[in-house]
Amino acid sequence: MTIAPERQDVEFDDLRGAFTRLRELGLRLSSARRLVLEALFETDVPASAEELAERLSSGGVRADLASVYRNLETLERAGLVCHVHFGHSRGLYALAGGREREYLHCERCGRVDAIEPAQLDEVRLAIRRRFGYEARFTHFPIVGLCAGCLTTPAGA
Amino acid sequence: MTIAPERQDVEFDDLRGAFTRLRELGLRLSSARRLVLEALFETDVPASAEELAERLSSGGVRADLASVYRNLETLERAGLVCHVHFGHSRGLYALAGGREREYLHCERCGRVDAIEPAQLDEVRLAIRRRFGYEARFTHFPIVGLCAGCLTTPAGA
DNA sequence: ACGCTCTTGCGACTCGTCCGCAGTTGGAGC
DNA sequence: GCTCCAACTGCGGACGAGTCGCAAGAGCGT
Repeated sequence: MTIAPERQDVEFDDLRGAFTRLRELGLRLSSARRLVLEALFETDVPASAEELAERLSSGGVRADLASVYRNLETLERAGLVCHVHFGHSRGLYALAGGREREYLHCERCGRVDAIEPAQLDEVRLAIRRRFGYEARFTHFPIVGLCAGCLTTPAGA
Repeated sequence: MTIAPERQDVEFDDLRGAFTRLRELGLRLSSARRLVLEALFETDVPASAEELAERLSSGGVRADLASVYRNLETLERAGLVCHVHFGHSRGLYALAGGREREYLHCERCGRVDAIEPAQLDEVRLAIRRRFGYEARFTHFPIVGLCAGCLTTPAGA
């Protein structure tokens, strides 16, 4: 299976830039869409579709979960949003573009570290040289044991 | 969310070793269980629970999908089996122990490379030094673009 | 061969996500 | 500022992967 094959890389730094990008693609700025984007600009922590739907509802806009999913998919195709999977849990959504991060995930304690992509270039290079792959850890994080868990006895 | 926190590392090189391991844990060697293990020993390619169930059924053993899942979970806890996720598709199961592999996955063309863990030690070390994580790419592979896709124009 | 306990089949269920449809709305063009 | 149509929405229902509860079945130690 291939993933998000038509995702586009886009630069944008604020809400207005994102709106402009939508216009360029002939997409509309519905209030639900705008609120999803605003919600994502307001947080640093990736959010689930359900959380976003709730945030809209509590903001007075009726927000159907299916529509939120549709909007997130549209925004992702437009290169404004991306999603990440931590373990077996549901997908979480965050801004793309300059706000994009890559992730490390501890599969023992659940800790997540969000990394600026440049910080991972050394790792990326090592993978590239040896295997020819250009790795990205935005969609699926690097999984393993964090420093804390490595020094904690296994049974704890 | 944490994943498989109680998985155990075990060495075994053949069916008999696996059976012994089961006994040690007070688990029974039902025919379904044996056939799942045999099926996994026969292939190098990770298989889905459904494929395994079909393989059992076509071998004359009635195999309920729920039981196959239960067996795979049991075998995984016993350290004999592990599963891996490629993109958004269902989990695929393979042998653990000495047969365990780590994976690279191209999210454009779907290519999968199975790697002997030692081959990834350089990458693992780079991650360890910089971020303190001991990474494992058995459960979630390294995701990116393979060499072929890197040299192919994006629209293709 | 007995019997305890692990295991199985079955059916129903959860959870995350997506689809089809009919009604609504954004915004380009006048 | 009105019109109009495509883009969007809510709703209900579907979907696939995986899990659970229960009653019946089958390993295996004795």
